[in-house]
Amino acid sequence: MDTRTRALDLARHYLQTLGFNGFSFQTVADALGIRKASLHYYFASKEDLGMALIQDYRTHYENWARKNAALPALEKLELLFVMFNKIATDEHKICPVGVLTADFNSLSRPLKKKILEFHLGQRAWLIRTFKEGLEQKSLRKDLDIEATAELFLSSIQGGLLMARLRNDPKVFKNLCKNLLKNITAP
Amino acid sequence: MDTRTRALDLARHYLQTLGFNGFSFQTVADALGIRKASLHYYFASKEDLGMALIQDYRTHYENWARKNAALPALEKLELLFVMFNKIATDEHKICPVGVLTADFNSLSRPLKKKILEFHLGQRAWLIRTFKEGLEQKSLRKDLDIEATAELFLSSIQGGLLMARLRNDPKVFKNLCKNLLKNITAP
DNA sequence: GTCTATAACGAGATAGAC
DNA sequence: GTCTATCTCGTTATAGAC
Repeated sequence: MDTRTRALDLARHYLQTLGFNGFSFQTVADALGIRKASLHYYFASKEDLGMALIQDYRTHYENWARKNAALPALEKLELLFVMFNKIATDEHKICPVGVLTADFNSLSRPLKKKILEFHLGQRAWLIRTFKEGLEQKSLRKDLDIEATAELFLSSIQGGLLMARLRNDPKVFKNLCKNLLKNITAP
Repeated sequence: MDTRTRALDLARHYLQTLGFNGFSFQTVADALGIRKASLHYYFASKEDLGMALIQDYRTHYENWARKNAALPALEKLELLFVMFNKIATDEHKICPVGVLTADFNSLSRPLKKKILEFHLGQRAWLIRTFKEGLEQKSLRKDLDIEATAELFLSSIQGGLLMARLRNDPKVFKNLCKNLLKNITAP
C-alpha cells in the first residue's frame, strides 16, 4: 500500500477517535514512521487532509452502495447497520461526517460543502432504498419516507456517540434492531 | 452577574459552537474583557473548566426538570423538545454532552465519568416520564419504554448535528414532531 | 481579583539539502 | 519522497507585582 493511502487510513482512524482538532500531522507521521514535514508532500495543509479524508470516505461508501445495489431493500438496510455497527465496535469510533459536524465551525467553506454533500447523498440513498422497499412490499405501506430518512440519519449519528459514552456495544445494536422493526411490513 | 458565572456562560457558548478543543482560555478571556491569566483564578486548568461546564449544564437541566415536574408527561416531553430546539436555532449549537462525547478520548477520566452520569440521568428522566405517560394514558400502551428512551436520546443528539449541517431549523423541529407522533396514544 | 511577564510546549507550515 | 532545520503562532500554565 502506498504511503498516501496508509497516511489517509491512519488519519481517518484518528479523526474517528480523537476528532479533527484532536490529532495533528505529528500524530499521523509518528504512526506512519516518517517526519511530519514529509506528510506535507502529500497534503499541503490540514485543510487538504480534511478534504482528502471526506473524499476517501465518500468513495468507500459509494463502492459499498454499488456492491449491494442489486440486493433487496431490506437487506441493504440491514447491511447499512452492519457497516455502522462495525464503526461503533471498533474502538468506539464515530462517523467521520458526525465528527466533522461537531467541529464544523472551525472548518473552511469548501470542506463544509463537501461534508454536506456526503450527508445529502446518504439521505438520497436512504430515500431511494425506502421506495424500493415499498415496491417490494417489505416495508410498512404507510411509511413516511422523508421523516424516516431523517430519523435514521440522526439516530445513527447520535447512536454512535451514545455507544461510545456508554461503552456498550449492545446500545447501538439494539437501536438498529428497533429502527428496522418499526419500518418492516407486519 | 459575577465574573465566574459570566465566564462559564461564555465558555458554554464556545463549547457548543466550537467544541472543547476548539476554544481556549484566550477565547473566553477576550470575550470577557480580562486577561487569560486571570481566568486561572477561577479555573485552575481547562480540565477544571470542563468539569464546571458539565456541572453547570446539569444544574440548569435539573432546575428545568424540577420546574416542570408537576406537568402531564406529554407536556413535559414537548417542553424537552422546545428546550433542545432552542439550542438548535441558537447559532446551530449542539448539546454540551454531545460535543464532549465527540471529544471524549481527549478528556480525563473524572470528566468522562461526569458526562456519563449526566447522560444516564437524562435517560432515567425519560424512562420515568414515559411511565407517567402510560399511567396517564397519553402514550401508546404498547410502547417499549427502554427502546424509546434510547431512540429519543440518540436522535436528539444526531438531530442537533444534522440541523447544524443542513443549516435548516425545520430539520430538528420535524424530527421532534415525528418522534412525538409515534409515541402518542391513537 | 486582575495584572504583566514568561516558561514550556505543540501546532501548522516552509526552505532547501539529499 | 523524505529528511533536517527553522519560523511563527497559539496553547496551557505559573510566578509574582499591584
